[in-house]
Amino acid sequence: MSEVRIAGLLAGQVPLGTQVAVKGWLRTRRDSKAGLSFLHVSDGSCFDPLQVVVPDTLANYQEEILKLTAGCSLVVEGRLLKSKGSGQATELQASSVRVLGWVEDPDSYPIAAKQHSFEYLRQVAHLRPRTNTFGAVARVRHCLAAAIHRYLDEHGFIWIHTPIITANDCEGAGEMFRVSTLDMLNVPRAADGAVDFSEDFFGRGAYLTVSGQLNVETYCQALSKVYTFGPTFRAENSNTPRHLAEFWMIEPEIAFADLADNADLAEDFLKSIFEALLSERSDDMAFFAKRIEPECIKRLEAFIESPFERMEYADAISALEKSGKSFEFPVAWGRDLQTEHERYLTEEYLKRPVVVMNYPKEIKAFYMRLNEDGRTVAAMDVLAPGIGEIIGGSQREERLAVLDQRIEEMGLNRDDYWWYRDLRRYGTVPHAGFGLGFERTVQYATGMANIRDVIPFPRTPKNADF
RNA sequence: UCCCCGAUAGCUCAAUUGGUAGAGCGAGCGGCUGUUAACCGCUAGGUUGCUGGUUCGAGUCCAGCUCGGGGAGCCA
Repeated sequence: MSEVRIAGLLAGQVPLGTQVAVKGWLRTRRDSKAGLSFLHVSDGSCFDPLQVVVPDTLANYQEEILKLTAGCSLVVEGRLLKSKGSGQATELQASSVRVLGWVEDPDSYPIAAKQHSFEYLRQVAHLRPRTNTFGAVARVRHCLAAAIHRYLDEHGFIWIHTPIITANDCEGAGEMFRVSTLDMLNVPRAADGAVDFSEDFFGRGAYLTVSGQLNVETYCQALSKVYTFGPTFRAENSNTPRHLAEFWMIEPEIAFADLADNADLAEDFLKSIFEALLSERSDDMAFFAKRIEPECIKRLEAFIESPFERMEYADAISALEKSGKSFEFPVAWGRDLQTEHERYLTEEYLKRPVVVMNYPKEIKAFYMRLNEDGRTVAAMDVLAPGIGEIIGGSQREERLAVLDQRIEEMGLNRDDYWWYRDLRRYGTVPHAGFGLGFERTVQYATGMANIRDVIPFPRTPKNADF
C-alpha cells in the first residue's frame, strides 16, 4: 500500500482503484441514513480536503466514526474512486479509519466548523493553521519564499547569512531591540552612573538587526550579486495593519550597477515571484479571490503584464500639486511622500505600481548616492496599489569623499563606519540594492488586510504570545 | 505615540428613556438525506473584560485600567 499526500491524490497522481493510506485532520463530518458518513480530511498539502466515504459496516462506525468532530486526527486506508457526488472528482472509499487523537470537549474546541474573525483567531494562533485561510497563507508564504530563492539563484545571486545580532547602534533605521545578558536588577555602572556595557556579553552594547544591508554590501564587493533573506527587528511602537516588530526582509545587492539597473531588477524580480505564485498555488489564490479579496488574482496578472511606471520624485510632487486634491499633509518639494500621497499616485493617478526615484537628500539615508544636482540622491521606492511602499532601495554612495561628507552632514560618527568606508578605499565600484518586506509581499498577493495574519506568530507592541 | 471605535454564551452579534439577558452558528440528542456553508426538531450553555463610582435598581451612565480594531506617524 502506498502512502501519499492529499495534494497528489487530488491531482490525479495516483490511478483510480489504488489502495492508499491518508493521514490528516478531520474538517467536517456528514452522516447519511443510506448507511455511510462523509468525512472531509485535510493534511495541509493543498487547499481542498479529501472526501472520505465511510460505510457503516466498519467495526468502529457506531462507537467512533459517528462521534468524530472537527480537529480529530485520523489514518484512513481505502481505495481511491471516482466520486458519485458532485462536489469533487475523486474520493476515498474507506476500508479502515483509525482515530489517532480525539478532540476533548468539542463544544469548546476553538476552531469550530464555522467562520471565525481574524481577531479571534490571533488569540488561538497555535490552532489557526487548521483553518482554510491560514493554511492557504502558509502555503502561499512558502511558495513566495521558495520562488524568491529560486529567482535569485537562477540569476547568479549568492545568499549571504548576515548577522541577527549587531553591535552597530548606528544603522539608522529606527529603534532597536537591545540584546543583553546583564542582570537588569543590578546593572554594572560606570563612574558617571551610565550603564557599563563593557561588562555585557559582547563587551559593548548589542542589538537585533534592523537591516542586513551594510553587512551584505561587503559580500557584494566580492561576489557581485548577493542577497539577504532573514528576520529583521524594529522596536518602533507601530500599531498598524502593515507593521510588525519582527518581520522578514529580502535585500538584494548588485555590484557594477546603478539606480536604473536596480529598478529593473526590482520589477523583473517581483513579476517573476508573482508569476510563480499564480501558477503553483492556483488553488489557494482562487480561495483568496473568492473569500478575501476578489481582485487579488486580476491585480497580480495586471502587475505581471504591465510595465512599472518610473517617475522622478520631482514629477510625483508636480502630479500631486496638480491633482486638485486637498491632502491632509502639504505637498512640497523636500517633503517626504505621505501615505495619502502614495495612495493617490498608485491608486488614482496611475492605477498601477510605480517606481519613484531621486529623492531630496535631506529625507533619505546617508549611504544613498548623491546625484549630479547635489540636492537629490539615487533613491527609489516601489509603490503598489493597496499596500503602499513595498520596496525601498537606492544606488549606494561609492565615492569615499562624498560618503564622508554625507556622514558628517547627518551628524554621524565616521569611525563607527570604518569597515563600511574601507569598501570605498579598496576597489570601490558603483552598486545598488533594495529591501523588500516579505510580509507586505504576501499581503499584496493575497489581499489579507492585516500583516498579523500573514506571519505565523506576529510580534507587535504588547504582544509576543505563543 | 496621537485620534476615533469596541469588549455580552465556545464563536458572530442583539438587548427601547437605566427595570430581572436573546438570536444565529457551533456543541449534545433525535429525525431526514450520496452528503458537501446540508436541512428539520429538541436540549444545554452567561459573575455582560477588570476595578471603583452614581442609582431603589447598571449590559446600559461616570472615572481609571487592560486588551482588541480602524486611521495617522515611523517604515518594510
